[in-house]
Amino acid sequence: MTYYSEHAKVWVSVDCIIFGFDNSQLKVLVGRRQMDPGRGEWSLYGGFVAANESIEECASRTLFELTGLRNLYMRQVGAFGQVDRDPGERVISIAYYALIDVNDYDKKLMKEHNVEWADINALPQLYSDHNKMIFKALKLMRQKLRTEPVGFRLLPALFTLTQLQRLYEAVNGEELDKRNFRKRIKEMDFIERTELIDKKSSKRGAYLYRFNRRAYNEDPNFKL
Amino acid sequence: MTYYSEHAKVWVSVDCIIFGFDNSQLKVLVGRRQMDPGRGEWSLYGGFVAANESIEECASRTLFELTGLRNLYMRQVGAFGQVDRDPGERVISIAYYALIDVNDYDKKLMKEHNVEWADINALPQLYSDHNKMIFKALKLMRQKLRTEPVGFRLLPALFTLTQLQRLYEAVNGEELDKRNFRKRIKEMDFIERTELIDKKSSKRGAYLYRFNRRAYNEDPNFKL
DNA sequence: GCGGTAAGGTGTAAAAAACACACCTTACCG
DNA sequence: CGGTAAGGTGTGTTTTTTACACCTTACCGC
Repeated sequence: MTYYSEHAKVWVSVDCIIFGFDNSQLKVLVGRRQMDPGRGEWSLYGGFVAANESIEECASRTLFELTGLRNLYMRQVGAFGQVDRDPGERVISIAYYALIDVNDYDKKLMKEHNVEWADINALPQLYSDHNKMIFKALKLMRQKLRTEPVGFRLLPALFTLTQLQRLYEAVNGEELDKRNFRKRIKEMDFIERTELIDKKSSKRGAYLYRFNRRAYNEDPNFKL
Repeated sequence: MTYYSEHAKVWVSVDCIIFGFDNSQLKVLVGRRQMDPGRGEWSLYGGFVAANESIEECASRTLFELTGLRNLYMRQVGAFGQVDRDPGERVISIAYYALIDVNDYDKKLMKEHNVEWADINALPQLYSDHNKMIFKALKLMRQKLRTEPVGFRLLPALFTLTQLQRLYEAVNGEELDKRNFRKRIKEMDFIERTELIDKKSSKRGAYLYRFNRRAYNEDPNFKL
């Protein structure tokens, strides 16, 4: 054996902050913990890193288990490593956030895993340091949404400009001017207007837009 | 035993990206690895997380071991967890970056630990995924220096405006206009001119400036 | 069938921020 | 005492950001 063996090993887990957008509000998926310690407390969904998987793989796997979805947009938030953060044993946890379209998420699966959408502005107190994780994830996600076109991952493939504006308002916690917002959208050719009209949210109907990834890659300048 | 025991434990280490600024260039502290596997390869300085210490404590301790300095400015870069990232065993590593004033760092200690300053633009190939860690650290550090007054941690307590400008140029990899730069400095009252003159870098001599943390806290608007 | 209503859609002017740019000063050195 | 190398200073232009109001459309209920 080499010098490794002089050192302690610890459990490493992954916790997922899953953001969704519904009813003009930014949401996070939380559930009641089904095991001890902390059974019954509100908690993020997570899992342990196995010996033969990378932490990214563990995060993807955990997200798939929970949502049935693959290839979600996912980014690391960071490692949380206070000695006593987990009331049971010493566990270091790596947090990841993911963006999903709430419509992609099967309500049956939600029930099965006993999770629900919590408004980001009215979070309950969560198990361990999970509130801290969410705050850090939110900070990073905000920054990402300002500089990269990933907010679309929170919306259906076809969306109205009002939906997009409400999304950015919810994420940044401030109202935006409609005309200025739309002016900026017009400058980004990769946000394409389709000929389709959405009639759900208004009597008049609103054009549906679509994010064109190929066009974005050719001229990737996004700023909102 | 609880449900923890069904899962694998792994080694967790910390790797430190220590930034310094010297001779108008941004540097990183690297050394030759003194143990197997990878003995002799260029590497970041790191250490294993002990059972009774948090990952932050581990990072502080490791930084202190190497530099003899405490209370360095330090931020987490993230967790690196590919299964085969370490050629010996499965080790998950948390990277931290730190900012130090190169003058604070005792040359004797540097020799003892067999480390040296490498120019950020001419890094050798490093052990494992250490190059990736440095790139990510640099990205985060750049962002931090733009929005928070932490660049001073790379300079002596008293510095000239030219030094400060060279620092920002090195970090962002582009030249700045002297007059525009100084205009912005003047708007930040917490960057105070002292009556002291530095004569080392020019015949004429330049005023020495100082960062006033208290003044900053009263009116914290920094932008460079 | 028509007035009310609720969301969709559109342009311009003022203010602020960012950028480009050139010359004089100082003190050491040879 | 002229050369040199770094220090120091303001103004005008361009770009970006912000503020702001009215008409349209189609459904609904009377």
